[in-house]
Amino acid sequence: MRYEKGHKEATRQKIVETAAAEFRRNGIDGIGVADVMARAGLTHGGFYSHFKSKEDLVRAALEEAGRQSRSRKIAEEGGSLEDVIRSYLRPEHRDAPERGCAIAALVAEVGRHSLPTRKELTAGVDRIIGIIESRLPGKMRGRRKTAIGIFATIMGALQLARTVSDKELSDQIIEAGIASALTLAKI
Amino acid sequence: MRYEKGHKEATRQKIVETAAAEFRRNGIDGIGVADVMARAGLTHGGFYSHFKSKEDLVRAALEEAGRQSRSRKIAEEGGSLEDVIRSYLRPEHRDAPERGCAIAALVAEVGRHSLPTRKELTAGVDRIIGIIESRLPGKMRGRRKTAIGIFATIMGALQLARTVSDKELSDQIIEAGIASALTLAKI
DNA sequence: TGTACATCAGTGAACGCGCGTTCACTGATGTAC
DNA sequence: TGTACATCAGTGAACGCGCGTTCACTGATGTAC
Repeated sequence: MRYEKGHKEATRQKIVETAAAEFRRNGIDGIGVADVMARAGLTHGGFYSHFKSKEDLVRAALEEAGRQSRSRKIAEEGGSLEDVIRSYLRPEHRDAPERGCAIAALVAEVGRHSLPTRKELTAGVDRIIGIIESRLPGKMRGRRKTAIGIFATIMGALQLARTVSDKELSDQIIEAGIASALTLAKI
Repeated sequence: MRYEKGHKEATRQKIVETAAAEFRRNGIDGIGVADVMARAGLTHGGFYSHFKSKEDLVRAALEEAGRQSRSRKIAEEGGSLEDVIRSYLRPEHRDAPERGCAIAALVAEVGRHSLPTRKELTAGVDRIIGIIESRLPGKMRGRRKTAIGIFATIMGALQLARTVSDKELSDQIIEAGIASALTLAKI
């Protein structure tokens, strides 16, 4: 079957979006190329006409997750820093990693990947630090440093809240993360 | 060869210590049972006379990492909260995950493991929160909440500092993590 | 307008490899007689 | 005291399986004549 113009590009996009979700849900090592393709409604054989390797897909998926970033969306819509913090530490974000922050889901694992992959994640870190910094009071001293601290706090809290086996503790971590981030932001 | 009393227990301990280091360095999925055994100076065949499964070893390794915990050591020696924070965010801790905090290295991955494994990690989280809380000023309001926020901050910062591709940014993250944790502790 | 062929996104079998796990075996030493 | 046997921590071959990757093929459609 010969396909209409743009079909291949659309298929590639479907694969990237599927991978972005599956990697965040299962970890990069936790989902195979064949499974990603199947979940995108394809067979695995065609994979290498779209990507050089699984690692190539990982980079594209990280880029895609950055594009989807809810923090970015809130920032574009002129949301405040408190909006960003509270949205990041919503219970729904904790419970749906596949649609959430790729940095929180994959930092540790990406740390063991190649430099280009780590660069892709670093771009996301830079971006969110920038978003936070730009929403901190203009006269505050050490705004960038504070922005980094706030991101470390909410990202660390999200990860802990996800893994801890006790629901009550998990909720406490989310609340503590919000309170600490707001304290750092002097809100 | 028939071995002296306690030999098997000593071998088991060697395997657990090796695994605790290798899991933190490579991730749980990143190192196999055979490799752990080889690094402990053994062959893989004997593994299952010590452990029921790889997952069983993971739990023992998390327990061992908790026992090794430097934060715990500092606390036992009567160190202050500032000592704990500065020790946690030393550059040497960033650069040697195999001897460092198992929570920072493995939270996300353990989040996808069985409940007993997540419970083992949760015990470590509880312990370090307790250590931080007990070192916060007695009259402070919301000490536990603050303790949780401080741990989320330093753990998040450590992870980011490890993965980011830019050395300068990595150092900034470490400094920002220390500054933010100290701010939350009101030091 | 009708036919033969080129195109190319997607298919599915096959590859070598490493994984977690099992199992029959080894061989040095303690013990029974 | 000397010999035959039991013990058991550790060995290494083998298992089935899923992985990332390769490749010959399919078949619907656009194009050349």
